[in-house]
Amino acid sequence: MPELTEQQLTDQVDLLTRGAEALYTESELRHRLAWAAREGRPLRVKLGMDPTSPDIHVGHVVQLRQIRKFQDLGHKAVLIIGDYTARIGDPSGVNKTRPVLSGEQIDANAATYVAQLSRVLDPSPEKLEVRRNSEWLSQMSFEQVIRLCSQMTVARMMERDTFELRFKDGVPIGVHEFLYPFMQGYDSVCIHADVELGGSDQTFNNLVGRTLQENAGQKPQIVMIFPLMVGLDGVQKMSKSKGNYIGITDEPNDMFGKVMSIPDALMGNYFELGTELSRAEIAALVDPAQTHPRKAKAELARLIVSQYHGPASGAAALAEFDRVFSQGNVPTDMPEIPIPAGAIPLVDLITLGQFADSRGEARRLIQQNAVSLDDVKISDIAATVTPATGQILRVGKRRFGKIVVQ
RNA sequence: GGGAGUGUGCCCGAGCGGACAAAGGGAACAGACUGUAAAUCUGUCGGCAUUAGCCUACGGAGGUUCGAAUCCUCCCGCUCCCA
Repeated sequence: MPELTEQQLTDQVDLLTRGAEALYTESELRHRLAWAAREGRPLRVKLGMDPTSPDIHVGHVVQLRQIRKFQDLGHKAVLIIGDYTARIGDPSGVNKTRPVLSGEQIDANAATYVAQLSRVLDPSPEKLEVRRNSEWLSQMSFEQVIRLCSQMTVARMMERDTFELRFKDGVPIGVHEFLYPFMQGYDSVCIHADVELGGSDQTFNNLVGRTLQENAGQKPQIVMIFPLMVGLDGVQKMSKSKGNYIGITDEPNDMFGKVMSIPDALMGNYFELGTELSRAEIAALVDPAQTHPRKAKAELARLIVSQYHGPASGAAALAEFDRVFSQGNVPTDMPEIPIPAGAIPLVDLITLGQFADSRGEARRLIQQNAVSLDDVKISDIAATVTPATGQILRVGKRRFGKIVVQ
């Protein structure tokens, strides 16, 4: 890497920090970039992932996209699978002690991570390093842990509002949860992170990394904080545990439908964080005077689907959506329901198709006028039908199944 | 170690001997209305049963009672105060 001119440095800083909510600190980033270029040494950009559930959602992508920019400038992403950290459970979430994952599970999850991340990041070995924090954390002696803990005070810990709030509300806080920021920060020390990106809920943890690195005689990592994406419900942050997310491996039609179901007020946020459109383009789209909201949202959905599945899939999902929901046609693809030949009570047909967990629920659905077979509504809970292969069972607005007689 | 509380359905939370499958809210599902929006309105929301009804369930195990989520005993978990 050749030395950078002042202008190039400014451009890079600008590019890399676009969309960041906070930056600690800009001048450090500038100097670190210049130093990397001078020494011909790529920066190490840290990215931590919780291995307990393997879905990466579009909220993560806000940061991933920035990391990709680092990669494209010649730097290296370091993915840390927090297999050891996962034993504690993130204090920012609900208070639950998580199960210890087996080595195989972690391997499997790690593999899917890399596969999923490849949709955004450059997965080539010189650009992406994958580590587990059990590598170093499981080797630590108790004495080392004590020394680590001595670098922070209880008052400092209690600054985290997740702790403060829980304490005030009488929600239990395990002492071990205080170790969480240490583990995360110590990861930065062990991998010699130059930069760490995180969501705004990770600010504290990321800054602890700076403290620990400094105490260990390293240059503290530059911390870039990105806004969190709001979940589909329009209220809570997008997260795996809340189930209000769009996974980057979701099927195109699912993904499209999920985007369409968000409240209008959320479109701006999604355009900004979920797409690469410019501010001006977004402004035109979210202004109801210029663009009909429904059209704007469809465009948003198309863009998001295209990002992960390609433009053709984006267009196809749009067309399918119109077909099924605007025109009321049946979808092109739907799950098959294998059934035995002969007459069958309708309630059993519904449970076979897994549209209801119990026969009682199936009965209720029928009573609520939600069930139809080949477009014919059936509202008699005692109905018995003799379906043929190819007939279509529909439950509610969006659940369809094609009958296959065995 | 001493004391005071508390544990309810997916979540929050009321109930404190019968009228309790358990108020209310949230989530979810269905219907209406729509732009499959959101908001709103209506309904459903443990299981089996066509109804009657039966079974399972209020931290766990026993007990008192015709009858217990509600009272008693022990155990377990959690919170707070004092040490």
